[in-house]
Amino acid sequence: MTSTIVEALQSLRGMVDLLPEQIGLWQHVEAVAREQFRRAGVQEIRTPLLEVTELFARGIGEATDVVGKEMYSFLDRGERSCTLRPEGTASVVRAVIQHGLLSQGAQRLWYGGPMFRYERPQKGRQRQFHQIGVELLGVGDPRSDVEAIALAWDLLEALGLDDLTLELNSLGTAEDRASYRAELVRWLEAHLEDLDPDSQSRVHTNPLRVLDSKDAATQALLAGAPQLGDALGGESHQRFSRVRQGLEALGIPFRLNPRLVRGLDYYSHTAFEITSTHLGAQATVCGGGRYDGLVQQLGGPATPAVGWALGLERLVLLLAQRQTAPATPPPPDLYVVNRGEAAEAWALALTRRWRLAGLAVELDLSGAAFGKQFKRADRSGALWAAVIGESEAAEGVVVLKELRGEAGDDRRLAPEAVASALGLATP
RNA sequence: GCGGGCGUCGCCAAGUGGUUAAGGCAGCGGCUUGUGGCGCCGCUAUUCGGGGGUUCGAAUCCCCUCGCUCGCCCCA
Repeated sequence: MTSTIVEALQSLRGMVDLLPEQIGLWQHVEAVAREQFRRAGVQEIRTPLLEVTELFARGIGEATDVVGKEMYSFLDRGERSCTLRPEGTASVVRAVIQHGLLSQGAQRLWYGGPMFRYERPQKGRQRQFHQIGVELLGVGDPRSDVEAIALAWDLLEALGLDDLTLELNSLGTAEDRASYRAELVRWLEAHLEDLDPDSQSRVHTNPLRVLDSKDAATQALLAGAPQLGDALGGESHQRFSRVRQGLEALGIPFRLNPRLVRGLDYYSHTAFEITSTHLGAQATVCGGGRYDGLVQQLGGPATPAVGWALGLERLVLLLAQRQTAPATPPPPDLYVVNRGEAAEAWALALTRRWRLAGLAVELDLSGAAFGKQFKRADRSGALWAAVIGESEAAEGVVVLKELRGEAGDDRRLAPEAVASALGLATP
């Protein structure tokens, strides 16, 4: 035993441990998602956590906050600029291009895992966080927008979340957006003095965001501003209405939000967010949309695509609030109480044998008095205890004891008979 | 990056300048070296996130720092 004279180390800020008691909920979410994707013919892809910085700069956009000030970037030993992925789409698209997957037709992919963004942590926002995302590449039909949204909606519903809101908007084509942006900037510049300071600073950095201002006076003023919807070309308009019709046909409720703007540059046409009112400031559980230009922008063939990503921390937060999932790990089938030199050695061997036979077995390694071991056996939640003491070891038998209910009759059994005895007793 | 709140044992928590830092839960040990779920007894913070300062004296006051948290921003 050494006394603790050194200071204990802590995890980095915004980096969170997931402890055994919470992991059940995560595994539940993952299992439900996997099943949904299996049914939908969406296949898993795993890409590296680390990518060349340029991938994100080019894919997400130099000017975005994510790229501009939130990335974990560093030079590796070969002086290459590397970045811990802040999102999944760019990596998936890179992998798809790199391996020529699109030459084999449309790709239906999902991914999951940690993402990294250097932000100030708060509720529902960490520096390492986890996403599950879907990317449908190679299909431009508005039905694919609808299918992608349905996939997200149904997954959340399968998890028991029914009071979420789907917000929908169309950003049009890149050209639609560029001309609207120019028009909006002109208008904002003309009204610059009347805007709140926050919005003023955004006029040139992120003008579309001004539309989302929380300042009441700015909002009132904005009533007279040009609308993104009016700037959409005829084709974009038609596309958007087909997406809306598709959602209506599926009975998926949505709310049009003309101010919904995605923060990553690659989005076009359909943009959506699924939000909750129970998450505080970070209300978005799932966000996504169409990104028809990205594949080409990253050096691949012109390819239409839609996708979304879902924030697992926020999702788990919601599930925990509703106590939807129990999440406690299952108890062992059998708890092995053992004491005495020969008995302890034999108990270890038997434990291994029973595990190979398919039982979940917990072996008491304390060497403590039988009374203590029985207390632990009870607390383990096991239905049965196998008792192995000196006399059992000598005779080559174990005592099988029922832990639940009244003191049942203990049975002395050969070790080989234990698995089937439990099998019979456990329906 | 900017604001507000908070930080006493693994968890919950009393204590707000006076010297042994309550209590509960959990854990460990004993009553009981071989039979449990109960009970009883005992142990578990030389120390109050960390560092510095003020003071005869600090968990309690001041400064710095780290972390958590809520909001802004941003996003999932």
